[in-house]
Amino acid sequence: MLYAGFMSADLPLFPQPQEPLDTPRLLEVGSAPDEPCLRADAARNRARLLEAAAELIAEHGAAGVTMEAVAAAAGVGKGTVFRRFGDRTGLLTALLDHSARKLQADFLGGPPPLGPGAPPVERLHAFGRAVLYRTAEQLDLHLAAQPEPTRRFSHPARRGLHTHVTMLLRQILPDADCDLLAQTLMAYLDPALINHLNRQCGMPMERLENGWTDLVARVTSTGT
Amino acid sequence: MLYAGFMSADLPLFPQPQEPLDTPRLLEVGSAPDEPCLRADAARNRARLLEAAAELIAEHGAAGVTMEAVAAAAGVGKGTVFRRFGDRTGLLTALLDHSARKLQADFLGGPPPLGPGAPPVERLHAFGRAVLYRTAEQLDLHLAAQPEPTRRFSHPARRGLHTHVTMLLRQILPDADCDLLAQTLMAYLDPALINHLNRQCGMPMERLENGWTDLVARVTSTGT
DNA sequence: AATGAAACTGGACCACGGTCCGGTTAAGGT
DNA sequence: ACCTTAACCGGACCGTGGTCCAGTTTCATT
Repeated sequence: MLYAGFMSADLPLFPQPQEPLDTPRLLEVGSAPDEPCLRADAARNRARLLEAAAELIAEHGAAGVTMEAVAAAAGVGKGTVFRRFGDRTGLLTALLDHSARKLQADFLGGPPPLGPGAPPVERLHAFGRAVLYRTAEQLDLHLAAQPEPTRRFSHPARRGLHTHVTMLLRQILPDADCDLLAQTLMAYLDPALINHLNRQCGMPMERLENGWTDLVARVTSTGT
Repeated sequence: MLYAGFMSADLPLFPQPQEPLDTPRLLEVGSAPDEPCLRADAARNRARLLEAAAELIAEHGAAGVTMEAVAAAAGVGKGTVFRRFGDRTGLLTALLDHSARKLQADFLGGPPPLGPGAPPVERLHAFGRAVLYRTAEQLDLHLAAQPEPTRRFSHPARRGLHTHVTMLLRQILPDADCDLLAQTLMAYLDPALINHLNRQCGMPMERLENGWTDLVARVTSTGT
């Protein structure tokens, strides 16, 4: 089972005076498996919920699982689920949080070529490959976790990736609008696009990988 | 008011033996304002619905309009709305159909540089500008009309644009994987991205336009 | 004009995401 | 051990998108 176990990435921010759980601070390196001092019962329920969700998803697919079912399977009330995870995408995102953090740790402090040490272009290539395959592995979940259009780009995890790509680009193309170029590169790694190309159109992953390589080459080629 | 008046782009495809309305054949040039011989009452209701929807959207914003409200405002039952337009995004898409067809006509048969006659790179530049501004004009509607991730790229209108970009690219880069490159270019024009950059991040449209120009230049630069 | 069948209609109905709030419980101070 | 309080809990409740189907309307045929 592929579930997160514990760790953060919930986002309540409700009409209450609270601030009990961390908003996903994806960008900070301190990889402490935080768990922002949730009350004991709350933490226990959180774990139960994630476990139940993972189980149900493995059984019925990410799309065919209702929040109520998760609550029931975890033996808690529906309200508890929403209090903890905010909404459906919050729960799904929490399930992905583990691998998200791992990826982030890898390209932030891991060994080259993904981590620091390799030349920026190499890191960019490695980054795309990594995201591509990681996403493909958990495609259903990624698709189901995709929030509505208005929030898609505000999502902290996505912002984290985007920031990283931007910084790499800046080292390669100091004079370009790296923010926009990074958006373009990130767009190529959109789960929905991967799904369309790989599953709906039947393109093999190797072709997508080559596509990324080619794209990076074109984008980073200085116009000389 | 910005409504479509009549014309096609509905998609029922239900458990019935029917095939009464056209699936949006966006790619055919014959710009006949078809209306695929709907029954008289059906056609009337369709027009009423579109009009009512446009009105309500102008009043409450695209996001704050329920299907039931549209039905009520048009003086028909809820079932009728869904039979005609399939689902919420179907209705919203139908509202955009008019300008979608106009755009398509422009780049398919209009005057250069958008239409045929100009060199492919020029057409590509013009295409991006056109889509960019057209999308920005009706951003709310475009956002609300965006279907769930699984269908985003299967959507006929999007496929039409993608095909066109692919063909232009092929004229410029006969040896590249133009299909994938076209996806990348199209991704830059995603309404959700435009919304994020322009509205949420406050980038002026000129910057996005320059971004497009730059992107096209980089992507189409032969590596010599 | 009458008729039959296909197409359409409307609103009751359902499922699911999300909210609310009275009651409960854990945690820290005394 | 007890008290206070803020956080948490559960499940009743609501609105909305989408489905269903018995009844009605249109239109082609005769």
